[in-house]
Amino acid sequence: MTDPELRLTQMISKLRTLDFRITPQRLAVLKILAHSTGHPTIEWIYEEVRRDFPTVSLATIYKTATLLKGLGEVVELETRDGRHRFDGNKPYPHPHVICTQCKQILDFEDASLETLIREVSAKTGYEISDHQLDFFGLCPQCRKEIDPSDTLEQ
Amino acid sequence: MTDPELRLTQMISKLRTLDFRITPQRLAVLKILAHSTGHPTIEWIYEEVRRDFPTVSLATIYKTATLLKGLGEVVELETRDGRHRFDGNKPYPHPHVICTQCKQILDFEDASLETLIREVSAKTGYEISDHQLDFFGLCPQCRKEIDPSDTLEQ
DNA sequence: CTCCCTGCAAACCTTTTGCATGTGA
DNA sequence: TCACATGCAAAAGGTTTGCAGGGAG
Repeated sequence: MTDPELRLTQMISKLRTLDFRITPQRLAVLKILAHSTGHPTIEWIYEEVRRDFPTVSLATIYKTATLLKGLGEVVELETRDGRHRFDGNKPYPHPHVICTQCKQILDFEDASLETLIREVSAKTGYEISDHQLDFFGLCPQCRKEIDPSDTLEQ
Repeated sequence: MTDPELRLTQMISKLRTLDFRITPQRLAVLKILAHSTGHPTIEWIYEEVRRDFPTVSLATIYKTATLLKGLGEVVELETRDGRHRFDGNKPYPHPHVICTQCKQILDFEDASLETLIREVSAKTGYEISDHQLDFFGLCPQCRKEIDPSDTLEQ
């Protein structure tokens, strides 16, 4: 996990540099995205921001998230649950392990991906700029709940 | 590419075995999915089927695709273009290389993924049942169009 | 002859857009 | 001050659902 305060500072600097305004609503969204490792949805961010700004609109959350995504300060993931999720703490592509039951999302480190990207590029002639690697399955918790005899071996 | 006729036979058998009816509309969808390597969208399948069955509805295409997906005879991919795409010719997860410009989708073979899945499983305790690996970038064609001086090197 | 499937339309849900009002720098 | 951001509401766009009528087995 990147230091959330550092990420927040980086995001604010980026906005300032490009002459975007730091409004209270934006700041609230930035804070949430910089701190969260849980890959929040728009709806979740909205609910959080509403605690401090009861009149904030979903549109503002969408616009802010889209802005940050465009600036590369946030990455968007597609998790097959019909809604977009964001990661502002590690704003670069990285593998996820997603529980199909409880929707928990884990980050996963893997060094071999860089090699693979070069291989893809060489074989296809594509200029690869982004990627997405997600694993789907049951987390240990949900495995137990579905089949109590599951020993979690293998 | 798997033999399309073989895939079609396999799909039909699966439906028959489970007592699902083989209607003309379903057969048309099956044929398209068994033959296509282009990862068609629902809309595209719909247009194709409409050639032979002008009154077919989008709902039927959706229902058939959902059915086949549930039976594991088709895989659904998420390609960030806001619509679902299907692969009935290779109905198991495999990497894709996707052009962000023209939306062309290439299949990509990679043997190292099995190893990685076992590693993920061992490290996280998850029981991995599915995965998704997609690379995004510009295809050689679109690179040229955007920057004619692009030599396509590396 | 029976259910299952189809087709139509309406409902759904998330995301996007237009525009008048408000506000950070 | 004033260009840009907000918030509301409406629109958009893909997908799902309910149901009456039709057709596969």
